[in-house]
Amino acid sequence: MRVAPTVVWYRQDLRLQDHPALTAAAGAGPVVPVYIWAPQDEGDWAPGAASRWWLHHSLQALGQSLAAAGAPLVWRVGDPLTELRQVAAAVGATRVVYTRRYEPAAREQGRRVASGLAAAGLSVATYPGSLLHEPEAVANRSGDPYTVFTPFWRACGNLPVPAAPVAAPALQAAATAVEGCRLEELGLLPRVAWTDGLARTWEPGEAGAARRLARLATVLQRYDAHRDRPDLEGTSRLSPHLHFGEISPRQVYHLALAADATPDRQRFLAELGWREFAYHLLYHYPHTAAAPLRREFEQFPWQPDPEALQRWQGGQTGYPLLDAALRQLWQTGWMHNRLRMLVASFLVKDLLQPWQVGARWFWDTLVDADLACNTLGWQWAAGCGADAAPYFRIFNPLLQARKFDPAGDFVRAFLPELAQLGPADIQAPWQLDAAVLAAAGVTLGATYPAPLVDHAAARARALAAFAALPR
DNA sequence: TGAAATGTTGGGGCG
DNA sequence: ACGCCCCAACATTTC
Repeated sequence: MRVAPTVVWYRQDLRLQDHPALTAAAGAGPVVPVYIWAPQDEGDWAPGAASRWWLHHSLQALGQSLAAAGAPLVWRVGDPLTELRQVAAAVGATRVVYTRRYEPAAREQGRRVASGLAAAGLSVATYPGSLLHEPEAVANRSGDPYTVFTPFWRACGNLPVPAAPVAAPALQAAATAVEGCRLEELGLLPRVAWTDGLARTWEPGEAGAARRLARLATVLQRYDAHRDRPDLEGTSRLSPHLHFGEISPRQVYHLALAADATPDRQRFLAELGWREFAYHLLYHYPHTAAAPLRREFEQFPWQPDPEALQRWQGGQTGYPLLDAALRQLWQTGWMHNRLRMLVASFLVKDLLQPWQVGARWFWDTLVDADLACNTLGWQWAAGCGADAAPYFRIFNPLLQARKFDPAGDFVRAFLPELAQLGPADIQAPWQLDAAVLAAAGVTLGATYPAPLVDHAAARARALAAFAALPR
């Protein structure tokens, strides 16, 4: 007797290796992998333009891998419950499996789909795979979620070590093929071709993720020294691959564990910990994607200023390191994490713009846009989140620039209009003599802007605004 | 995963 | 030789 196939509903787990749901399905018989484009289910957080570009190429890669493995991927657009029921009926499947997601809208989607499938007489099983630890698995002594990173990560260390990753399973196709659509019909690619910079920088898909992962041992050797240096390739750059599930955190974790037990390794593992912490927080405090965790910040006297926001978005603040960072984001869909902290601090504190508008800009422009990580990052920068930077921690863009881009190489790479300035000059063109500027072909206010705000004055203004908050 | 203001210390120039 | 001052370097506190 022929075994009925299992439908594998792909979501943010676009891989074959270390995929518990796929492995379980393949162990039981034929599999029918399905991806359904359903932005209407993402609440206010449908994937932004850069994420959609990535998703298109990642789905293309996944489709090729699954086809080569013998179980072609079916792409569809619509309501996941409707599509899954239809696919299951068409292939004679009685079972649907998928990897859990943890964002509020995704959990709601999962609940709705699972109960709808069950009501239709299908069996449903969900699997982990996108986190090292399930958000419910970590709680403090009184059973509450953690709101401070260090004890959270220590508690994770007391849990069983995440299991070693498993290889891609052998796949068997269903006897009956089922209709899908063409990838292009998902409409993920922009109409205007602006994605060249993304394509030059990234290789979406599981193979590209594996190539990045292969660099990890090298990165770890100098992680402590280079991780904060945007002018060096000091970080793993795995974030978009992790976001789309092209690799699992278990794979990264176990590969890092295979390296020497150094402070560098511990520091890198803690970065995985911050990702876990972000999911833990969004899971337990689902309102925080839109509203501050610390409610007193709802009264904060932001001063919305569309023009200032636009200059920040366009990388025209007049602070070279910030502008280089914002243009790196626009051109490559990614920004170094230290620079994310700096531009966020500047937008929220120097410019007094609400953190939500910065979070939204990142959401649209980052290829690694991840609701949990983005929310944590912005609330941290604004001082209104869990374990956040205290309100008085205001980065000085010039000091940070001298410290972390000492030769100005990063600025030079993204601000061609300042490229002729030397290491001592390039971070602060507003301080230079006219002759030095002229020699480098720079005209402040014309070829490059004067500072949008004076940092010292802006800092004082921010401190005053925060001090006036009722606490 | 800050920066600035303020305080302390100690070497060295100088009368 | 000694006290005085300056100030860099470092530490502490304050925002």
